[in-house]
Amino acid sequence: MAYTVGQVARAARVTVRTLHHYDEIGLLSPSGRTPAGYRRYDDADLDRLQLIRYYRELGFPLDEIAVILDDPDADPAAHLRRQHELLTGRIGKLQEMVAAIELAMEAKRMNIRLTPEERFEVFGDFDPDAHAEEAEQRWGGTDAYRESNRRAAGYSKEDWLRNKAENEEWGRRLVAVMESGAPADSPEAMELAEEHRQLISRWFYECSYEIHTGLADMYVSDPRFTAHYESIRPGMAAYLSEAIHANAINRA
Amino acid sequence: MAYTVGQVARAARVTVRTLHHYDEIGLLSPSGRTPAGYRRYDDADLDRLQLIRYYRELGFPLDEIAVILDDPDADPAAHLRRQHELLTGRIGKLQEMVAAIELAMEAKRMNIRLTPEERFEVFGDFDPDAHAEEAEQRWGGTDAYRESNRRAAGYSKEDWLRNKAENEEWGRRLVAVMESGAPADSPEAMELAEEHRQLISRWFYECSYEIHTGLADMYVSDPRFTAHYESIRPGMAAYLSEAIHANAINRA
DNA sequence: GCTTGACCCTCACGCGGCGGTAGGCGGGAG
DNA sequence: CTCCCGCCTACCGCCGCGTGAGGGTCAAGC
Repeated sequence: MAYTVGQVARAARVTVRTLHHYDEIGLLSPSGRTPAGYRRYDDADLDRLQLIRYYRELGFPLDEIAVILDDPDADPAAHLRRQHELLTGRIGKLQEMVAAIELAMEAKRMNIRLTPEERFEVFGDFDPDAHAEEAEQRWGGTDAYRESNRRAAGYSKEDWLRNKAENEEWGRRLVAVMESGAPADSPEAMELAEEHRQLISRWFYECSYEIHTGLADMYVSDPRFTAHYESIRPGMAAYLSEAIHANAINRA
Repeated sequence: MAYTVGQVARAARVTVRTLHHYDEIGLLSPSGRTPAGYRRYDDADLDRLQLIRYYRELGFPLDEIAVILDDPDADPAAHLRRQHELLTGRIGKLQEMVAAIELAMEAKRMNIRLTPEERFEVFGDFDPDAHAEEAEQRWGGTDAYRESNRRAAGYSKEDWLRNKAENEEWGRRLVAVMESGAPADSPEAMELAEEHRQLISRWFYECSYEIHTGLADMYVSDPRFTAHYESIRPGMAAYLSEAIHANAINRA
């Protein structure tokens, strides 16, 4: 099977110019030409183009792709395996970024201040000892900061106060349920978990059950959030986390 | 809190040059300068940089980011929500690409030929009627193609014949189990599902239980693969699929 | 056979997003 | 006072194409 540039371009969702460019730099030269000088691509060329496209999508520069593809020790199956690994790796990174965004949203919601390093942690590993130095400043729940946060979230002062009041009311009720001795998967506890979810949804961002359970895990795994709930009442972080999980399972 | 370019650059994992560039084009100008002309970034600048970094990671050009960030109707919480959506969208796309790679690997393994369009389907929606025209050619299981496929996979002729023999032997055994009347979640069927998985792992690529169940779904949902198994024995696609699922649950 | 329109060719310039470096000033530790 | 690191501005360069300009080709329809 032979194809023209245009056909290949349409199939592979690239422009003709891109194919010309790949030909110019020798990355993908068509296997032949017609008498008139038209490029003729065959199935093997398409194989190669498919691999090129995937490596490009994964961010490889063209010259590196050329090296990778022309490595005689790598059969095509190896490339597919490799791309599979790279893709799953990228998915993992994006999921970390999602988690980081959710953390940032929750931090805003709870008035927890993050250090500069913490905010960019997701973009790469970094020097661990740069962390501790301004640790005491991290909890800077000063009024000024709360105030700037309020404005940043786009709320009026009254809105913000109402939100705060609703939150505290909810907190008191959760403490009451805890002290009544009801287990975390009791209907009462689950109901308050559900209210917690709706509070977030109403004031900040649409909080699906999936996101909600993600937050629940964060409350017990991340000391910044654990401390927030523990300061309301000891054991609250774990209790709430369990209640949220129970609620999510129950409603799904 | 005020920071120098270097501090900001290290925290955000960008180069100083990048910050200079953002300043030059007015995307992120530090809130002040020292008497000596040193750039001084504050927390609000970091907020903005964090958003910039995320939008960049998502592929937005700098001028668009400027527009998005300077939109007065969007509070920071809205940006976080938006980025959350964009990220989950990207994860979805990458997962489709992973599925496409797995499909390509299975197609190779089974000597199923894909049309040019099918190979690039994952890169975007496209004209659906371009599909049917060379449908009959798709199943071109000619010896020449099998041969090229064998070489492409990097196997010697003997290896390839052994692989083929093992496959056929496995197929006969699965037919026997089916005809014995054993259900798809019987130990015998699950054992053959497990062998199927190990066959793939030994000859082609490390096939986890997760990938394996993905393949199982493909066998019943994708007509190209369904036809392959149905041609061995009617009902085999669904039977194998169920056995694979049962096996995965059982071993997990 | 001739026209028409879609498609192909080869230059060649331009642009976005920085990387890199040159040449020089500032600042704090010893 | 000096040393060295970090900051400044200015400018050139690279990659991966986009976007013409200017011109040949091919298949269909008249």
